[in-house]
Parts: sequence; structure tokens; C-alpha cells
Amino acid sequence: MATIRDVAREAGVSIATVSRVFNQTALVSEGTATHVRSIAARLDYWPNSAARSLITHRTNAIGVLLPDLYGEFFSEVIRGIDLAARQEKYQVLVSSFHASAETIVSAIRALRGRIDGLIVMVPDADAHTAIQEFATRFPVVLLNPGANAPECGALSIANYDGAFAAVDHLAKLGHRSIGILRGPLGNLDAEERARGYRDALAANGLAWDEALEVGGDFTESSGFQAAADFARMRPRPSAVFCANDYMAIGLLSALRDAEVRVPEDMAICGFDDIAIAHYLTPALTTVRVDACSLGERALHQLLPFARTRRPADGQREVLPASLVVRRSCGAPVPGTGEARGARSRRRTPSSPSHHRDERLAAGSDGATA
Amino acid sequence: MATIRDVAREAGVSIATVSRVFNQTALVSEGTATHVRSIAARLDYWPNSAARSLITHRTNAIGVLLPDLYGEFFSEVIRGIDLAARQEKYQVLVSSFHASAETIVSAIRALRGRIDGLIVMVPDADAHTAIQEFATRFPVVLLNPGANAPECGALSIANYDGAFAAVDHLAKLGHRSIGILRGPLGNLDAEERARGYRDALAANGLAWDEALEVGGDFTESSGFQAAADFARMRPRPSAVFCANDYMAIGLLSALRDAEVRVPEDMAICGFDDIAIAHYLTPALTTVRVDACSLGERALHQLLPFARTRRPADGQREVLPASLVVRRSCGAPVPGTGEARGARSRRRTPSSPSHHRDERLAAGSDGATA
DNA sequence: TTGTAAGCGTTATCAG
DNA sequence: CTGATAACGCTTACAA
Repeated sequence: MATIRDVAREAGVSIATVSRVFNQTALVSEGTATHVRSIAARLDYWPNSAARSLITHRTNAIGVLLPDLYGEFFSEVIRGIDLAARQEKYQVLVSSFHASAETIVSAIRALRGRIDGLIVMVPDADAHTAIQEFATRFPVVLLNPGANAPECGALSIANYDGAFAAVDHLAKLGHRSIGILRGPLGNLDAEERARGYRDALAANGLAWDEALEVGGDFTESSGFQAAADFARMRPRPSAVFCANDYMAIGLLSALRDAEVRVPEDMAICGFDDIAIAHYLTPALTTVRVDACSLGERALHQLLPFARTRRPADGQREVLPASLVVRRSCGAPVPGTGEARGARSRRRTPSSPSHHRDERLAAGSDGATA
Repeated sequence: MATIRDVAREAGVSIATVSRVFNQTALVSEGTATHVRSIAARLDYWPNSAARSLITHRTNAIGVLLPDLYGEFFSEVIRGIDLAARQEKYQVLVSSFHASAETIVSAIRALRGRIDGLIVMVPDADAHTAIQEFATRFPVVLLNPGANAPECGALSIANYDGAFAAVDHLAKLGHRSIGILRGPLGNLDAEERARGYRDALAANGLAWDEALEVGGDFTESSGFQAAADFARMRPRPSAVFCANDYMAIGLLSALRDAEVRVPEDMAICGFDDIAIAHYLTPALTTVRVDACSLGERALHQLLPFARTRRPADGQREVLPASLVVRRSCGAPVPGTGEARGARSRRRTPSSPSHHRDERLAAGSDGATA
């Protein structure tokens, strides 16, 4: 591989000049610049990034740390980050870890020196404090900061508002006994969604009943298993709010096996609006979160800090969540055929495709802040 | 951030010794080693990777280049790569590009110098040649090499065999008119699947009829649109093989709207076995491809070459694809309830969970090679 | 506008 | 076993 010295020699200039050409320093005449560029092209020269970042202390890369790379939600987040990074000419280093506060620290250590900034989604409150400490001396954007104000950049989805809207919608449909299939204990998103559930009950004059809360872990199989718990309840809830779509899918599947009709016997609502939600039978009413633009926004929030290598201050942005009404909750669905398939798979985050699901905006009013 | 010099000074040794401690060179006494380590820990020292790779010419990172980061298949591939990389202490740099031969070259250029090896999934034959040239001087593993023998490492899924098995199964069920919903023109996977479709027809004494082939682009919406084409055919095909699951989902959805019963009026079969396939109504018969272990295997195939920075030779591995029979093809499904939800979402690639779908092994007999 | 030269923080070579 | 010291390929004052 050709080095800066080869180009300099071949072009009959100094290495400093070559360097300037590649750094747009503009302190070089147009003539020599083009000459150098042509030599460089012929030699297939490109600045060595290790040498470059050794002296500049910048890597032009950002790290992404997620609890696990499984599932559509995370994959969409990564896609959004990648999209934005490509645009900003940043590289993306992805890394997953497995939920304990211990490994998150080692994951960060492995990334150290290779990135200018970090986007991280924290699984629980424990890991949260470890990250917070790190964030005081490094640019970090948190993807789910929980309810308390973080000391770093933070981007959250309107978990509370979205859950509130969903449960409020169920209550307004006349359901008096509404169950919840919760996410993992300690999971920040799950906690906020549960909080939204409870407050929506209260707002509708419904008493909170611990017996109506079933624990889940965000997986389809936990949703499948939860069906038995709901079936056992007396009285049986006429509606269930699931803390994510995967669990709702498992639950729907189990209910079908048990010949419990949805929405007639039990109305179901999910959270996330993953692509499948639209294609289930019945189509799933859920809370839409635009995971792709979450990733995009995170990168854009991080970048100014990454560029200056200054810890991100406590700015916070909340991404709205909107209720998408489909068949599974039993509400009348506007339009015919519900425009199945009309939703483009490859919608770009900046221009979400329109579709005919009824959407009720929620969040972005800062209720979580 | 502490440097090697700080540690050396503090520990009263030379920088060479500190370096040796961190490189397990073993030429250092146990006593000094532990002493140095404790000092390093106190100073929170960790070798600067830029400086390190500047001199060693190794980055301990590999690049992953995919056509687009959308969809469950790709996200599972990345997960597999990440899993294996974590184990091997390699970092993963992901990057997507948008299908033209031009951008794939620029994507590679952007990665150059930052990675020791590259895993790339080529969209079409054009980009293929660009990659091939690059692969002669850099460790590369191709994820879908097509039918011709590549000059680099290659890992492919048994597209031909999987498609053959699926269509053969439909034919054996008595279908005489079997349509195909094809993938994008020029897409290597799609071509192989179409080839398997045709050969399976021939093997069952069915004439190939161009009119039964409908073009798609792997998206749900293209599957949705294709329904009209199939409905218009005379005679209408009694079965359709879709080149991937997303299109099958769109097709199922459109057929339901049109009140065409599946599988009674039309049997449907997909390809990939994405997680959703199991939960559709009717559950989708499809060809399982373990995307996660595809990623895993790719990394393991690449690593020896990445470590030595030697171009990967023409070794080739084919991952088997197996037919998973569910309700949508109309064949009797063994067992009751089909064990919905029994399939763990978080199955690890090394130990896929067992489930009661009927599975017929296909591929791995090298028919694609 | 261009060149010279001093590092950036490591690893590798060669003496001790 | 340990210590000097020369690279690695680049950016950036400082000079010209």
C-alpha cells in the first residue's frame, strides 16, 4: 500500500503538501493540488486511518452498544444509525452485550480509543449508573434514559405516553378489566410502559389490580405462556395491553389455539409497531415507535460532541409514539381492507410512508421528562 | 488518558516491559508483570489501538458490508457475526450500501485500513466482479457467491436445493400448476431459487411456463401486488412458491383481502423462515435458512485469513436449507397446535431449539457448487 | 504557497 | 529477563 511519502516523491512535493491536499486545508495551489490528486489516484493512495487518528485523536467512528442484536426493533435502530452515519461520513462499530452491568463495562473498554462517541441502549438501572460515570468524560447518547435526568445526551421514546394512549383507548372502548403483559423487571422501557398503563387506568376511573399484571420478558414465548395466566383470571380481563409486539404475537397465537377470539373475547394491544404487526390476523393494534429515526436522531445528537470530543451535556429529546388502531383491539377501523401492503418496507426515515391505519398522536409533550 | 510511558515511569520499568506485559510475550517475570498490571489498572491504562495498529498493521476489526440493513434476515446475519466476533475478540464495523457497483467500491474504500478482513453480501453480478478484484489482495468472504467459483472465501446458502425441495413438495402434494414469485432480477440468491423452482418442475414432469413467473423485489408490497397477477392467470396456479418470506406475507395478506383461501384455493410457500412465519395465519410453509449461523460461519471462515492478512483462497461452504412444513402449503402438519411459541426467540446459533414443524433436510449435498 | 521536522503511542529489534 | 531506540504513516507548528 502506498504511503504519503510515495505520493510526495512521485509528485515532486513534500509530504506536508500531500497531507494538505487530503485535508482540504486549501493552503495549496490549485495546480499542485490536482497534480497530487492524480498521482495519488494512480498509486491508489489513501491516508492510513491509524496514523491519522494517532495524531489527531479522532477516529471518525462511533460505537453502538445494544443489549442484544435480536429483533426488528434493534435492527431498525442500527439501520437508522447507519443511514445517518453514512451521510456524515462516520463509520459504525456495533457491539452487543448480554445484560449484566459487568459486561457493559468490558464492552466499553474494548471500544475505547476506536470511537469518537457512543450510542448506548441500557437494559437496566444497574448498567445505567456505570454508563453515567463513563459519560462524564466521553460523548455518550443514551437511547433509553429512564425517568431521571441523565448527565449526558439522551433520546427516549414516549413509552409512558404511548402506553397511556393505548390503555386509555381500550378503556374508552368500554373495557373495565384491562390486563397488562409486562416487560422484564428492571427494564427501563418496560417500567415506563407499566407506569403509563396504571395512570391510564386511574384516569379512567379504573382501579389498579396487581392480579391483572403478568410478567413477561419481551419474547414471543413469554407472550405465549402468559395466555394461560390471563385465562385463569376471574373475572377474565376483556383486554390486554402488551409491553411489546413480540409478546403480543405470542399471546395472539396462544389465544387462537385456545379458541379465544380476538378482539371479541379479548382485545389485544401491542407496542413498537414492528413490520409484522400489520400482517397478523387480526392485525395488531399497537403503539408505533419509529426505531429507524430513533437511531438517526441519536447519531445526529451525538455528532457535535463526537466531533469536539466533549462529553455530551444533559440535552434530552423525546420521540413521539403514536397509537395505531387495527383490528385486534376491536375498535372500528377506518377504510376498507386497511391498506395492507401499502406500507413500504423500505420507507426512509425522513419520509415515512403514509398508510391508512388510524393514528392517534401521543407523547412529545414531555410527560416523561 | 494514560499512556504506556506513564505506566512505565510509575512502575519504574521501561516502556518495552509494559508493552510485553500487555502482549503476553511471556518474556517478563511474574513479579514485574503483576506489578505493572496493578499500576496500569490504577492509571486506567489501556493500549491505544491506533498506535498499535499503526505498527502492527492489524486492526482487530472486520468489516461487514450488506446491501441494506433492512429486514430480519440481515439483522440475524449481523447478530451471528457479532456473536462470533465477540468470542474471538474482534470488533465489527458494519456498513450498508445501496446496490450499485459504484457505491460498493466507495464503501470498501472507506473501510480500508480500518479492518483486517471483510464479509460482504453482494447484491448482483456487477458488484460481484468489483469485489472479486479486491479480494485478490485482501481477505474477503462472500456471503452469496452465485453459481460460479469465486477466487475468495465463500459461504452460500443452499438456495437451489431449498427452492427445489419446496417446489418438489408442492408437486408431490398434487399441484400441477405452480407459480413463482421471483426476487429481484440479477440478484444472485433469487436466480438460484428460480433455478431450483424450474428444475423441480421438470423433475416432476411439469412443463415450465413463463406465464407462471411473476417478478418481485423481496418486499412485502411487491408480494401484495403480485396477488393480482396470479389471480389473473388462466388457469390460476393452485400453488405459489415465493422467493422470500416477506413477499409471501404480502401475498397472503392480499389473498385474504381477495377472499382466496390459503391453502385450499392456493397453497403458499416462502423462503428464509423469518421468525414471523410461524405466527402468520395460516402459518407459513417455508425454507429455513439459519441466517445467524451463516454470519457466524462467515466470521470463522474469514478469521484465519484476517489474522495473517492473506487473501482468502477459494474455499467454499454451503449452508443447508431445510423445508419447514406448516399450514400454508396444505400438507398435513404433524402434531397438534404446531407448538406455537415453543420456538425460542433467543435460540443460540450453536443450539437451535427444537420445534415440531416437520422439517425435511435439503442441500449441503453441494448441488449448488 | 511550500518545506522541515517534531511528535502521536505503540511494537520490534537488538543489545545487555 | 529487561532496556534503548528505531520505526509505523501521518498532521501540524514553524520556517522559508
